[in-house]
Amino acid sequence: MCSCSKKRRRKLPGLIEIYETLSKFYGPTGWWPGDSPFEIAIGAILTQNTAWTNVEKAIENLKQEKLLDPYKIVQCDRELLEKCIRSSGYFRQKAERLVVFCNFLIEKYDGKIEDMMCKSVSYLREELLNIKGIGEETADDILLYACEKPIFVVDAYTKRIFSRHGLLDEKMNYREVQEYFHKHFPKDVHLYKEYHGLIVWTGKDFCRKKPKCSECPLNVYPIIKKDF
DNA sequence: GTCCAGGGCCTAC
DNA sequence: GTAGGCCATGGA
Repeated sequence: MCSCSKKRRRKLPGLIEIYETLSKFYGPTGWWPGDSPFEIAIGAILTQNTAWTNVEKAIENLKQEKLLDPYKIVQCDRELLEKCIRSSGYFRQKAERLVVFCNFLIEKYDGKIEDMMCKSVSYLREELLNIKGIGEETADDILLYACEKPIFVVDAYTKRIFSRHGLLDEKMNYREVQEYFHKHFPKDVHLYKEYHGLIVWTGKDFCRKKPKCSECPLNVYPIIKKDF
């Protein structure tokens, strides 16, 4: 037996312990930023594969043009919509996705996200996933942050951070990761919102090019992208 | 100039 | 079912 195997293995932190560590480090995140459920849903589509700072500008432009309304978005000139959201990247695709989502909202819920809230989470998830341009993460962003449904949002940072800390297998798919959180963490809308916010903040600070690893609250390992 | 960011769709195999 | 290409801007 080699000598290293005699060493006592360090106990891995669980989901609750990691949440508490991050929460203590950052305090309340208040995630997701947005003045209304509709703005949150629009942000969820615009932030697909894009840095949030680029999305903020796009949302501000939509506000300036008074387009933050489903009826206005489907009626407005497509070029104006694309111009507003240009900073968020993939602006042609995203303009189409915004229009498709708004049409869904108008046809099914009279343009009001608040009217979605009375439906079950499984029903809503199925509906959202049937909309072209809305995948699992975007659907769950909308369900958790706009519809206040207790469903955990899994993103690239979640997989990266938790697999690096030995809690998840990198090969796990979206639903498997989500089930893990549902099973091992209290099912609570506020806690789910905060946990995802904490993961986003941790990801931004410690998963990018110049991570401040020595300051990372999850100091079990530095979370450096190139390690993956 | 190069890399990367909180995805999702489509096609080929 | 899954790997790879594509969509695009802006900051580091």
